[in-house]
Amino acid sequence: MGTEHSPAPLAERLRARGLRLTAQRKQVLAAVTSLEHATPDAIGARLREEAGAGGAAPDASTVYRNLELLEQLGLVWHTHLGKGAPVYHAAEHPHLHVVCQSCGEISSVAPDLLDSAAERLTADLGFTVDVGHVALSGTCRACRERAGSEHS
Amino acid sequence: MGTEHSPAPLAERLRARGLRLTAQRKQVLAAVTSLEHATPDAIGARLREEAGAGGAAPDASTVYRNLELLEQLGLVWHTHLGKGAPVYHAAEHPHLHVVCQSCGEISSVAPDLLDSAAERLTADLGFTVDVGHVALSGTCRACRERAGSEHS
DNA sequence: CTCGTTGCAAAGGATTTGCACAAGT
DNA sequence: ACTTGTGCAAATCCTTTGCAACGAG
Repeated sequence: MGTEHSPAPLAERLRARGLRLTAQRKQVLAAVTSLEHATPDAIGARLREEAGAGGAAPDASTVYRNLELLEQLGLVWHTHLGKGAPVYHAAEHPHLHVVCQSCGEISSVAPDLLDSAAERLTADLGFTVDVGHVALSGTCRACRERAGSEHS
Repeated sequence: MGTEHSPAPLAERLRARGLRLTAQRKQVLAAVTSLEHATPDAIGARLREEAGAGGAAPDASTVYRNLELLEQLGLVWHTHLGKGAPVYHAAEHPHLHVVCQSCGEISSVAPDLLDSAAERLTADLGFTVDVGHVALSGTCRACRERAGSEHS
């Protein structure tokens, strides 16, 4: 891995707004980046692990506040995969999510999957689809086969 | 179109499972059908209105339980449009939802919008998309123009 | 120093669950 | 009668908010 993508856009964007670069903000962004599809809760848990025994992990409220901030800064995105838990992912390269209703398995798919649909919506309704936020529900192959073989 | 779709599939499907046809179940189904994109809360509110003064409306927990049941029976579907509020609609004819992040406006779109995407997912991943549950987020024309004309 | 940030604790809203009583078949 | 369904209240879960102390610039 040679040339890296994002040296420190976080610091820049924060300064541009007169906001401050804190350890917690770096930690939250790092956690979102490493965990692929993380809920705020999962992010908190991860930070707790990293902090280890004596270390102090950011409070849940701080995680929420910073996720919202990072999203405003355009560094992370969130999607609602289903009930109860939005998942966050780094905004680096857009991709959309496919979720299996049965097993909860999440797959990432290239955003061009919806290109034609997006164009049609723009043409018909003037509606711009936000690909990063899209989640498609359905049934994955494994669950489909499982359901087929089960009876009663 | 002469032949009708649903005379009383509710009663049939319930009996087929040895379940009971209650006033509350009819009420909830009726509310979901008449309100287009209703949250459980909105459904409860509607039932309360219909009940009027002395009338007793179903309890919130009953609404939740019956929405889940009706969904299992295949009579209603729900979608997560964003945070905190799944919306239910009658399962009669499938359609997908498009939601504006700015104004919250919900539009219904013909399901064939995603036909090509669905085919591709099936071919690539063996994943079956559930069109009734799909919600696309984005920005509607009105909000897009409004955002464009505003500055600072 | 000054003002944005964090941690803590309490408030809030949305769902779910246990149980005794009421109701459908 | 027998068994499922409902209402009520308590329990959860997820997220937000108020406030005093803390720390970045």
